[in-house]
Order: sequence, then C-alpha cells, then structure tokens
Amino acid sequence: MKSAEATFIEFLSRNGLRMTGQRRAILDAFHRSQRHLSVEEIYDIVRQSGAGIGIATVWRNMKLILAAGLAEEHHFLDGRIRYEQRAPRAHGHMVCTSCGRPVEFDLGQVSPFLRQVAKANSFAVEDVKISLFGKCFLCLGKTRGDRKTGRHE
Amino acid sequence: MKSAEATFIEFLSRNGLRMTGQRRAILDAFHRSQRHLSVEEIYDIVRQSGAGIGIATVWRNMKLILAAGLAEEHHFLDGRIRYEQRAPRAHGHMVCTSCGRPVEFDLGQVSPFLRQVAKANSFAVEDVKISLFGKCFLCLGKTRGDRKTGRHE
DNA sequence: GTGGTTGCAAAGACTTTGCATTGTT
DNA sequence: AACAATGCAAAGTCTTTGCAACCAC
Repeated sequence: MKSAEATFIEFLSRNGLRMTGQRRAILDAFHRSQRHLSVEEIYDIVRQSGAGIGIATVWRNMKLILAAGLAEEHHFLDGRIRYEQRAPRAHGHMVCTSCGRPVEFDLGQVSPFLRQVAKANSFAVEDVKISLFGKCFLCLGKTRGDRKTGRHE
Repeated sequence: MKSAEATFIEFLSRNGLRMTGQRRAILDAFHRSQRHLSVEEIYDIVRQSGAGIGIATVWRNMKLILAAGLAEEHHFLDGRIRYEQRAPRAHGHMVCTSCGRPVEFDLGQVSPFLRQVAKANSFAVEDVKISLFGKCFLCLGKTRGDRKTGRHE
C-alpha cells in the first residue's frame, strides 16, 4: 500500500500545490494517531513535537488531507469537527452520550443494503456516516468518565 | 396518539416549567413543517405568522422540544443544527453534497442488525443517525466534472 | 523569481448566556 | 407574590479569511 505521505504529495502536485514541513508534520501527527482528533488536538500534538505552527495552518491542511481522501470528517457530540484516518473498510460509530467516547463497529451487511437503497433512488454515494448514540458499558452503571477527553479513569 | 402540544405540556409541568405563547408558536411552526429546519428558519416562520419573538427564545425552546423527545437534531452539511420532527420510524438520510437536499429512506433490515451490534457491545442505544452523502439524481445531470478522475474542466 | 504557504490577528457564523422586564401559576 | 420565560445584546466557540513575510519549486 502506498504511504499516506506519498499519496498526499501526489494529490498536491496533481493540483499544483507544494509539500512543506508543516504539511508533513500535520499529516504525520494525524496519521500516527488512532483516535478521532479535533483540529486543536492535532495542533497541540504538532506543537509538542517541537515544530512551530499556527492553528490556521492545521485547519487549512486538514481540509486538504480530507480532499486528498486521507481523512474522514465527523460531527459527533461536542459541536466540533473531528478527523479520523480514512478507514480501509466502512464502519460505524457508537458514541457515548456520557463520556463522548466513540467506538467503531463493522458495517457488515449494512453496506450492501445501503448500496441498494442508493441505487433505487439514483443517488451516487460518496460517503456513509452511521452513528449510534447512547451509553457505553462503562458509563451505564457508574457515571464516570470525562466528556471532553472521552477517557475513563 | 397524544398531540405534540399535550406531550410538551406534560413534559414542561413534569419539570416545573410553564407553557407560554412563544412555546406554543414555536412548537406549532415546527410541528406543521415536514422539513429539516434550522433555528433561524423556525424563527422566520414564527415571525411571519405575526408573533413577536427573539431568536434566543427559539434556541432555548428547541433544546426543550428536543429534550421532550419531540424533535431530532441533525448535523448535515452547512455546519448548522437542523431539527426534524421525531419520526415514528427510524430512517436514514441521503444528503446531496451539491444542493444540500436531504431525502429520507426507511432503514428496513438495518435496525435489527444495529440492535445486535449494540447488544454485542453492551451499548444502550438512545438514537441512530444514518446519512449517505453524495449526489442526488437531479444534481447528477447538472454535474460538469468527470466523476471517474475527479477532475473538473 | 514566481507563486504557493504560513502565522497572526481580525472577521464570520453559529450558539449560549446575563440581566432587566414581562408573564404564568 | 414567587419564580419561570422572554428579548436584547453581549459574550463564547469554532472556523474561515486577509495580508505581509516566507519558502518550495
């Protein structure tokens, strides 16, 4: 499989754009993570790794990384955009309304069904977003967990 | 079936809150519509029907109507919250990335599958959001770019 | 050197909140 | 009368944009 950086560079040059140190740092921080990151979190990671950068640059480049097909954009619960590495297989999310933690699950037989629905409506699907909102098993009994970080003690 | 207003009043009094003219007007405007409305659109409808009202009041009360279980909150494409009457049956949306129009479809066999997934993860589902993003058939005809290469003119 | 890129700050868009006034019970 | 609700404007958040300095090609 082609590396994310190679794919990104290809996308950039195809569109007359250039690779830069900041772009590499952002893509790297994003691509290393397995989580659903907000722009601010990506910004923090890049900063902590020493590189000087502005948050506007992270915004502009996450839009590019999205356009390059390397990321997915999600609107979960906290009213801000979160990015996730584009998954090889389509998947859904179970988002806890207490702690905010998103857990992924495989779409299984849902995908063919949706394809069929789209076909029946002459709708050309570009993206699928499936989310279940509710309480994760950690939050079901104890009301613990931090809604901001989505982490449980 | 109980009227929306009766349900709302019940919810209000159960929580020590009061019914008002504005609440009635907002609920009425919202409940009459079959569309996915933004707060500003609801505000406009109420205004045009003669009632004086502030947009903050619409915001506060849509949150209440949501809490009362009479509305669903959606984040589609334009970055603002849209409300829809809580549907008797769960359904998904096909949202056109060109014209923004959301078309509903029945979830069919998806619901039982999702229930099963949730159960397997000990996740207590409160809400399901399924959206397909892409091009509706009306916009497909107008599209100018080459969909195979993703390149425009 | 040309023209894209960055960082900062300012602007924008959407949503929430404080407070004095008004309305419901 | 007590206290919730409203309207307005101000404040908050998240996101986008303008622009001069900077850097990749």
